[in-house]
Amino acid sequence: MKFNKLSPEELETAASMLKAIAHPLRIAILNYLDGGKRLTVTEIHELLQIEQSTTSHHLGILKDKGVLSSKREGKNTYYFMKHEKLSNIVDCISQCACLK
Amino acid sequence: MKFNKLSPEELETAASMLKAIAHPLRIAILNYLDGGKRLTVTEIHELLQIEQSTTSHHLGILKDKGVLSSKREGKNTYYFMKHEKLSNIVDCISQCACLK
DNA sequence: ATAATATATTTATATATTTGCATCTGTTAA
DNA sequence: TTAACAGATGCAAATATATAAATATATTAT
Repeated sequence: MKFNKLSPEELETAASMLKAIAHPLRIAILNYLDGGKRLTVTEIHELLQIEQSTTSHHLGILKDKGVLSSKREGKNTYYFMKHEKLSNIVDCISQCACLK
Repeated sequence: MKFNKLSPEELETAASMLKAIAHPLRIAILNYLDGGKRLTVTEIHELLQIEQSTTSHHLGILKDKGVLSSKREGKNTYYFMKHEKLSNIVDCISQCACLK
């Protein structure tokens, strides 16, 4: 199945999902969440050594654009990939980036 | 092979390639160039019904970030995908966009 | 109820992107 | 050499994005 004829709306959706991913910190976040892993905001903020508010902001973007889902459990909120498929994009672009 | 530990430079490279792709018109362009197709600036500008300068600008971004290559032949300049692999990203994101 | 912890939101500033117009360069044909 | 065509580039205005500090909300423990 090919997707040569995306509607303008679908192009917008595709672009907005990709744009959500297309940021160094957000790619790093997705790398950590690869393989179905679940991490809290604090864990990610500590792993990446970035501000808590910045972390939350980036996670919010990824969730808003349909890349991540989240689930609150007590005081923590766990984030994880919404579609297994999307790891493809991260893997593919990571390979391309390494080849450079 | 996994890519969990991209260096900051590799993350930047990956992000900048993805950012290059992450635009509705540029995804539309990539859809037209899928499967190794080659198109001129004018052909793309007519297919998408956008300004010549806008077309050239977007093609320049895709080329600059390593997504497309170009080859001049007489008066025309043909653009085409630099890595077959990258169609994956477009296909994958297109599928995800359609699912919405 | 209050304090402590985890996360989200608001706000402001800085920076980057998009677009079209006008212009410039390179190539071919007359 | 000049005209016509194809493409690229410089510029400016509008819009979008990134970051961090401060603040707000939600949950749990005391």
